[in-house]
Amino acid sequence: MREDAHERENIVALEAAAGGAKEKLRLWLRALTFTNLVEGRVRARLRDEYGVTLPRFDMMAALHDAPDGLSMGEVSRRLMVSNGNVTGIAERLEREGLIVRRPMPGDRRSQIVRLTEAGRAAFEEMAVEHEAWIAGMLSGLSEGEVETLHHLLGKAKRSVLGADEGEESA
Amino acid sequence: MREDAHERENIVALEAAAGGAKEKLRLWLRALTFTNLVEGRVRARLRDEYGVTLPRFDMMAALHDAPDGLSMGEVSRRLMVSNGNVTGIAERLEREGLIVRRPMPGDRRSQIVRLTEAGRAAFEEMAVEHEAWIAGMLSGLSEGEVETLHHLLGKAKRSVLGADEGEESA
DNA sequence: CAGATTTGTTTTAAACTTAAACTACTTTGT
DNA sequence: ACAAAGTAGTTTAAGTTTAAAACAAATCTG
Repeated sequence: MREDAHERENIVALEAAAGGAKEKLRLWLRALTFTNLVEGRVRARLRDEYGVTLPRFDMMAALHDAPDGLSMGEVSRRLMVSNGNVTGIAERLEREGLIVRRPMPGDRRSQIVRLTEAGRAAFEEMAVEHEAWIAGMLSGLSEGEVETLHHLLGKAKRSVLGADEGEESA
Repeated sequence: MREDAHERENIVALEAAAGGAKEKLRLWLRALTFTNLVEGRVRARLRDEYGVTLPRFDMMAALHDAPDGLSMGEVSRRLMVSNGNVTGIAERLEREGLIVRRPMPGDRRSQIVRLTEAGRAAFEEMAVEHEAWIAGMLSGLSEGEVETLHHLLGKAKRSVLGADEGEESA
């Protein structure tokens, strides 16, 4: 009977965990479709109008937010991509004169990456356009809908991050 | 004065178009963060537990929905990736015995891609887990929140698709 | 202070991705 | 029938991406 109780608990737990699983899966697939759609359009316009790839734009955006520069690792964390990836993108951006890498004083393992003046100017020009593209694509949403989506996606993000912790002990 | 009227119209149009542009940009960045987060976790688990990459899983999912098989082009459209990309993924899946490609009767340019029995079994096993991962990650959302997000993302997607058309005449 | 561990970055190998060029086939318009 | 245009798929070149391994420098520990 101890066994039975356990089994019943497990079934209940499974069903609770599965609550709306199908709907959550559909939500996920739709979110993926949406971001792929927007990302594809942004990528195409960056290429066509500025001859820039999206990863380079993203890295420049991260650096623009940090006028004093960032370490390679910090760029990697902000863009949520691997370290090695950042190395490659930084090399190409440096080759094009848009960023510079210089040794970090006090830690010879580390490098500080910064936008050059040319990089800053190029980014700021693109950023204005980029914001307009996004606003144009989302023009079918009211300000309230934008706010609701922003809020719920924040909650969803926290749910994903929180789900990891519950995992550890499992 | 004709000039003045035009200029005023343009300013109004610009401001209207820019309505909430910053908020829309923030929304977009948050959506991107969210999907990258989930995608990274799904990718890692598919790799660790099944030794499968996400693109391969996605292609198998598309084929599982179509028991009679799909043309390469139809797979490309459903996954929203390029033709050449599908060629590469299909080659690797075929090498692993998970799919087969056979000539389309009646059109010798075309090929029909189908899951093998092994591919179907492998996918179905993964699909159950996959759904549970997603549901687990989104367990912090109520059913109502899931419904609202699903609805608003649908609207956002239609907004992006619709924005193209308004563009044509510009 | 020497050895072990950790941290920051690069390198490597394999896969994925796209756009563009190309091949082969089919459809269309004369 | 036949040339032109279109469609299906592959190939190619360049770049992006990841995970894993290699490395170097800094930090910790006994």
